[in-house]
Order: sequence, then C-alpha cells, then structure tokens
Amino acid sequence: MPRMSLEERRSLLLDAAWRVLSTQGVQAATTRAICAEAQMPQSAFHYCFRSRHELLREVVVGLLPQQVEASLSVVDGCGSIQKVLGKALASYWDHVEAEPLLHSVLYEITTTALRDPALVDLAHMQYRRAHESVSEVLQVIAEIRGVNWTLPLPVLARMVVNVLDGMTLNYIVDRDSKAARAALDAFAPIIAGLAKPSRAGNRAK
Amino acid sequence: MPRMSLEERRSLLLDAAWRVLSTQGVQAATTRAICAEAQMPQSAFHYCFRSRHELLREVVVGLLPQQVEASLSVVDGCGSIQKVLGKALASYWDHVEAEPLLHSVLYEITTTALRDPALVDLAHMQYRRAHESVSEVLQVIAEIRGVNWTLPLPVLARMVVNVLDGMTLNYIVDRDSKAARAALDAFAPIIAGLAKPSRAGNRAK
DNA sequence: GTCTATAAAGTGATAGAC
DNA sequence: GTCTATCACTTTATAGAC
Repeated sequence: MPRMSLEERRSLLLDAAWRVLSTQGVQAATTRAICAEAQMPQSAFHYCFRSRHELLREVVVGLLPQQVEASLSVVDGCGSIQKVLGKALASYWDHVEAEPLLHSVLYEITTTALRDPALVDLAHMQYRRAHESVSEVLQVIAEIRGVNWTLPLPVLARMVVNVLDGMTLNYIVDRDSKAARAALDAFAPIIAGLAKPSRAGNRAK
Repeated sequence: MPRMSLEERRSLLLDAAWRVLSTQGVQAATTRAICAEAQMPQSAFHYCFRSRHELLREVVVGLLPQQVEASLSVVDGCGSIQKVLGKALASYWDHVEAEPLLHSVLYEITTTALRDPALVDLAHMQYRRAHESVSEVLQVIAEIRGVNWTLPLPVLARMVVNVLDGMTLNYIVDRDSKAARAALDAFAPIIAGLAKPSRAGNRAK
C-alpha cells in the first residue's frame, strides 16, 4: 500500500526471502510465498528483480555464507594449538546447532544450483569461499601458535571443509547432537596433530 | 502399445526413473519425463504407482544405496591395516568418480526429503544405512587384521561417513579429482591410526 | 508506483472411450 | 489394459487500469 523506494522494497523482499528459505526451503520459496511474507502483492516482486533466479543469486552471494564463515573465524589466541582449533570448531558447531535450518538451505542451494546451468556458479562459489575461509583460519592459527602444518594448506583446508560439511549434513538429518559432538571431539585433536613446531620456535611475535 | 504385466511395467518405469534421476535430477524427474523415457503415455504411470512419492520411495529404498554401500564393502584382506582400509576407501572413491551423477542424486534426495514430511524418513534411512554399512566394514577390517579401534564403533563410523560424505559432495561440485585424492590419501592413514593391536595378537584366526 | 487480473507453461492425477 | 483428453492446480512473469 505505501509508496517506497526501489531499494527499500528490494531490502524487504530479500529479508522476506531469507525467512521463507530458512523456514520452508528452496522449493517453497516461490515469488508468491516471498511476497506474501513481505506483505505485498506478487507482482511487486518484478519491480525489483528481473526473475526469481536473480533474487536467489543475491540472497546467496550477499547474505548467507558470511554468517557461517564468521562463526568459524572466531579465533581466540589463548591456549595450545588444540585448544585454539577446538574453540574455532566449537564456535562453528554452536552455529550449526543454533541454526540448523540455515545450514540446511545451504545444501539445498548447492544441489539445486548443480542441476541448473543458470545457477551452477553459485555452487562453485560456495566451495571456493569455504576453502578460502578455512585456509585463512588455519593460517592464522598456525601463525599465532608458531607452528607449521604438515600438509599443504589447500589439502588441509579441503579436509577440514569436508569434515565439517559431512558432519553438518549428518546432523541436519538426524539431529543427534551427542553423537555429532563426540565425532567433533575426536576430529579436533586429529587435525591439531597435523601441526608441528616451526623452526622459528613455538611462540610467534 | 504392447500389453504387459503390471510387474513388468513397474520394472520398466523404475529403470526409466533411475535414468532420468541420474541424468536430470530429482526436480526434473516428473511423471511425464519418466514415462517419456520409458516410452509410454503419462497416464500409464498410475497403473503401477499410486503417486510420484511412491515411486521415489521405491527407487531410493530398492535401488540406489546398495550400489554405493557395496563399493565400500569391497574389503581385500591382504596387507597392513592401512592397506586394507586404503583399498576399501579407494574402491568407494572409484565409484564416486565413475558415477558422480548417481551420488549427486543421493544428496538431492536427502535435501528434498528433509523438507517433505511424506519423504523425510528416506533421509533418515539413508544415514542409518550408511552408518550400519560403514560400521560393518570397520568391524570386519578390525577382525581380519586382529586390531581394536580406539574409539567406540558408532563414533568412528560416523566420522568415516562424514568424511566420505563431505569429500563426495565437494567433488560433485568442483570435480577436482586430484585435490580430492590428495585429501583421501591424507585421511586414510589417520583413520588407520585409530586402530591398536588387540591383546589377542595381531593376526586373527 | 501500485495494484488486479491474467497469460503461458508447467505439474500430478483422473475420466472415459476403446 | 491401454490410450487420449482433460481437470484442477501451481508456477513465473506480464498487461493494463488507476
């Protein structure tokens, strides 16, 4: 009913899309459902977005993954390498258990994008970003603890991404928090064990 | 055109469904597409299946996961624990690289099922089976090599499932065989390192 | 700019002639 | 048993009155 700027409406629709996506999934996030959530008529959708694809793309590129990556990046410098790594992993995992539907959407988007030539680059982007983000965290940890990783960083980063990905997907399905945390507690020291003191000594600057 | 028994037609439709699913994905596997693939009119679908859900369920329960599990279960008893485990993992991975679209469908089904109350049990079944299957393989390996796992079997099985799941999903997206095999080669000795010689000695019967 | 109304193309499922 | 035809519904996107 009220007049508003195009930018404002876009923002409302992106927020609404985000709510519909996380609560009902990609399939259910139709232009109708999103506009209903934003309390505007369906046709208002096309004032702001050329197509549903364009909106999906903006949601994924602009909103979703940052939150996830941020949760892993909370690195606290105190304690042994295993402690530091354990805290970063625990921070990520708290996010998974707090917002399982958010993570569920990420996997839906991946599988959806893989089958749609117009969206397939989103899937590639998700993993490229995840690898970069994890690489950075691992590098920071190595620096502040004065250690070197015994595997090439890209290999190690892929391993960590894959472990977290697999654990997350499994958790989303069975919601078995106890089992998931047992697995995470077993993985943490294993990954920490892939670090060795650097020749420069084991505490940096 | 030709008359045929209900069972025969069901079988044709299941095969056709499987081909459409793996080449075009869950979304595209409509009753029309499946019947076209099986070269019969769309209405023939409902001679055999009450609904599309019923067919999806039968495909998942009866056809898909067996192949995947079987590939991991190829356990060759010769060599060190690391060799044996490495061969089982390699056998699974060969299957992934040979049939990436098959594995892709499994993830699509998982995410699709999670959002659909009528199918959600399929997602649970997938993981329950995966855990059972991996547990069994790990147990067999421990027996023939005369070792014990240093972690409870359910925890270890979950870890292995998660690692393979994460690796597979990542590979399906980026198709980076070299990077994936580097990660797998790093994981194998780590998992093997979670075994310790049992008091009974390190070669069984 | 904003809305109602509708077009155009899909979907799963069914009716009814043969 | 088999098929054509179609129903009832949903989707994205657009036309056109206001």
